[in-house]
Amino acid sequence: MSLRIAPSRARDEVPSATVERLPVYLHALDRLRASGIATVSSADLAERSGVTSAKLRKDLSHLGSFGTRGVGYDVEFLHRSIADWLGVHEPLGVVIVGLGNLGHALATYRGFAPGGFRIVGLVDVDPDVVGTDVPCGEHSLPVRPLADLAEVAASAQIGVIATPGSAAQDACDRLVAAGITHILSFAPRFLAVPSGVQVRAIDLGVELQILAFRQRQAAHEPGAVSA
Amino acid sequence: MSLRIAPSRARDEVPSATVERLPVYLHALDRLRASGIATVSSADLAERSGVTSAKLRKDLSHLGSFGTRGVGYDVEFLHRSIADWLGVHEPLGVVIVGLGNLGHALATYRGFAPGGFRIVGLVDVDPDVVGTDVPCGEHSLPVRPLADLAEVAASAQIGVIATPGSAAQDACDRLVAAGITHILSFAPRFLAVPSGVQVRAIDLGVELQILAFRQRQAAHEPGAVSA
DNA sequence: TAGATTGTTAATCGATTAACAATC
DNA sequence: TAGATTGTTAATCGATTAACAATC
Repeated sequence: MSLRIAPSRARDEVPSATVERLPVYLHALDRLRASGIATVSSADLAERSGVTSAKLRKDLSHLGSFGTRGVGYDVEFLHRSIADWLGVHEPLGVVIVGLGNLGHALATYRGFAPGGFRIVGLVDVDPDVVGTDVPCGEHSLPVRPLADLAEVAASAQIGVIATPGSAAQDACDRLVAAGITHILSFAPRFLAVPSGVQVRAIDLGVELQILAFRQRQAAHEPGAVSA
Repeated sequence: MSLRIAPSRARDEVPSATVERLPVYLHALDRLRASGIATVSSADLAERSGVTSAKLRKDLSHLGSFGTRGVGYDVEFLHRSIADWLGVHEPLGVVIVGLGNLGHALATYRGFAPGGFRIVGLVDVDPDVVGTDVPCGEHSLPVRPLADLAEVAASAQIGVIATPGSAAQDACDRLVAAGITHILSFAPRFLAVPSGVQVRAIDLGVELQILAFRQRQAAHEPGAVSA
């Protein structure tokens, strides 16, 4: 088991639902590794990831074959295999637009470096914020004015929008103009972008509303469990 | 058109994929209403929501029939219909655990009130933070110590975890012990909960990693578009 | 060998899409 | 009536699940 070669498979063939779960498995493997656990079964890893073991095995089967029947998965090997497949090896540059509370939370978010990211720029419109230094993991970066966005974005591959909703579309347009094609948005608003640009939007209000619906539904159901 | 009655349908029958998109439509309708636009077609509303018109019409068809053939949807009526169906009328109480940057961002998030929420409590472990007042929309709330969580949670139906990952499971356990059954978690870690409790987890690192994969994939593709 | 667990198969389930009849 | 747009149908597509043969 000392010399194992991970079978490669075209990334295009892997279902997107599987791709979206791989980072979750990777994270769970991170923690197993930190605990010094060397081997894990699909049932155990699945439970730690919040999925069923069948789904986990099916997901992994799209990338290749990483386990040993009757034994399970070597934590180190599986971790490296998924990390390699995702391409975590060389970090992508991230620029954050908007440094209010949310932007600060994102900038100081631990766990970006292990995920294959490097924050390379911080931008805001507020003159009171521009110029201040924000700690980003090990290093620290100055907040630069919005006018410098194009310059800052030159060394970034991913843009993060953490502005108020009213400023989000403008921030988005500027990122796109600067050549950024992949954007993570926390603005409570749908962003219009040209084709070829991908936006992944997380709306806190929407997330809460989905949860709230389920809460109300559960509360009105006959077999509702009360504390 | 002055007296229209929305046909009701059992909430259980509606696909979960549809339920997750309804808040997005509601939000788009909010903005249309604010713009003074009275009527909208499925094609227009779909574009403003980032979906196809076929999907939008199919989604709405699960709730009932709200439009007029040849004309479109009455913005006011459709908004009210969806809001009623989701049950936005009487607000749910929200308690936020952890008031670092992320917790503050959530507490000051505008757009909770229109979504049918009322923040009823803020809790943190840090003695420096406990006792300070945090503005939540129109009112303002004091941060209370973790020991008071059970008391604070008594008037809440939803819990939000915005603590560091290391404290998340403990926060979760305490919320569950206090009778909270629906939790929104921003901790980078899978939370174990008893059955009957629902956790909706948003992991910033995971979201970024999914986006990063797509960026790397697009960059390596032959027909990649470069700015 | 006996027990355990993977990787894969085949069936089921749910979501999306395109097309169009109904109807304003 | 002619043009526009909904609500619904049926076909397609993708994801999940259960079961088990392969194999350590």
